[in-house]
Amino acid sequence: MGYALDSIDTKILAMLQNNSNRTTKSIAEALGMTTSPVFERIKKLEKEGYIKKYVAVLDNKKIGLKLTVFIGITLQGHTRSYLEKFVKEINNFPEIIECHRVSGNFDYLLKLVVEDIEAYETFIISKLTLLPYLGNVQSLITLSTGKETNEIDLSRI
Amino acid sequence: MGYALDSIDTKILAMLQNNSNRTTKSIAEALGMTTSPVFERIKKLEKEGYIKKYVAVLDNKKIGLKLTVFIGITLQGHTRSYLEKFVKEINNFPEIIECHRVSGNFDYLLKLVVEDIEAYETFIISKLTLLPYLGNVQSLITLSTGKETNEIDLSRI
DNA sequence: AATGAAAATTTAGAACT
DNA sequence: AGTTCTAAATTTTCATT
Repeated sequence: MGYALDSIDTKILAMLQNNSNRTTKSIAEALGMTTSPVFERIKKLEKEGYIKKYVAVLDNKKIGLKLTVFIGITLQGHTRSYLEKFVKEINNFPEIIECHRVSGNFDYLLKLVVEDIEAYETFIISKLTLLPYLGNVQSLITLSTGKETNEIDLSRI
Repeated sequence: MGYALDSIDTKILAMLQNNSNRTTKSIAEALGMTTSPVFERIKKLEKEGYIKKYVAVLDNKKIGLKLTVFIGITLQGHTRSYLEKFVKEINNFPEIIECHRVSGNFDYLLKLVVEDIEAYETFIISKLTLLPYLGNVQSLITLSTGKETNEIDLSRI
């Protein structure tokens, strides 16, 4: 990998993962360091790809996208070219925010975010079911969400 | 709601969702505005809760967490107090990054991120299966991920 | 609500230990 | 790797329109 994380790097990642607008100065103070080395470490973590990007997390419900649905899918064909095509098609649907190839009772697990149950129905009918080789499709409609984060507990690494 | 988004707000959200380190100045230029009103709009979007937080997105694999697993769970009891207790327990497990109550073939869908298949096995045996009233547990192990984002296509709102 | 300018703060980098 | 110091850039506030 060319670069191993030490405990300072890990602490910096933990802080930025929780609040990326925190200033380098504030992070440095929390670590008992000056800003320059902290700044350089952050740049290194970005350059090496430990930090992929910085994003604003929006409140989907406030924006009008009130429904999250997970969809388990099995395909009838499993040729490599078809799987690739399937993933490509799925990527073009703006409703889909995650697409995982999985082992278990499905081939793929999708996560999508839409306005409401009607928009979900429209997606299924006018987009998803038009894909060829589709086998079983099983939807899990989110009723409520107890936890939903991207933040990894770094104390365990 | 007290505050309706106009097209400028939506564009600002779209930009910050993609890169929250983009400067107010750069956003203002893209919109043909000066920094002040853009700055004030961003503060308003934060205050009103449209923007929940700003985070660094890490590369889980590089950090050593190479496995993502989805777990569908049914419970044997469904009293309100038990459901609440279940969610509370689940929230204490650092491996779990998402916990959704769903309708369909499961009661809950969990998403967890762990080091490897061994850590997953350990989680199941020494944490998950110790919870009472657990019914069916079905794991979907991620083989590869075609798409995984938090970014919502705002052109449709 | 937006403009333009000033003040406060942060970033980014050079020189040095 | 870290510290200190400094210049440049950005953020933030505010008087004005």
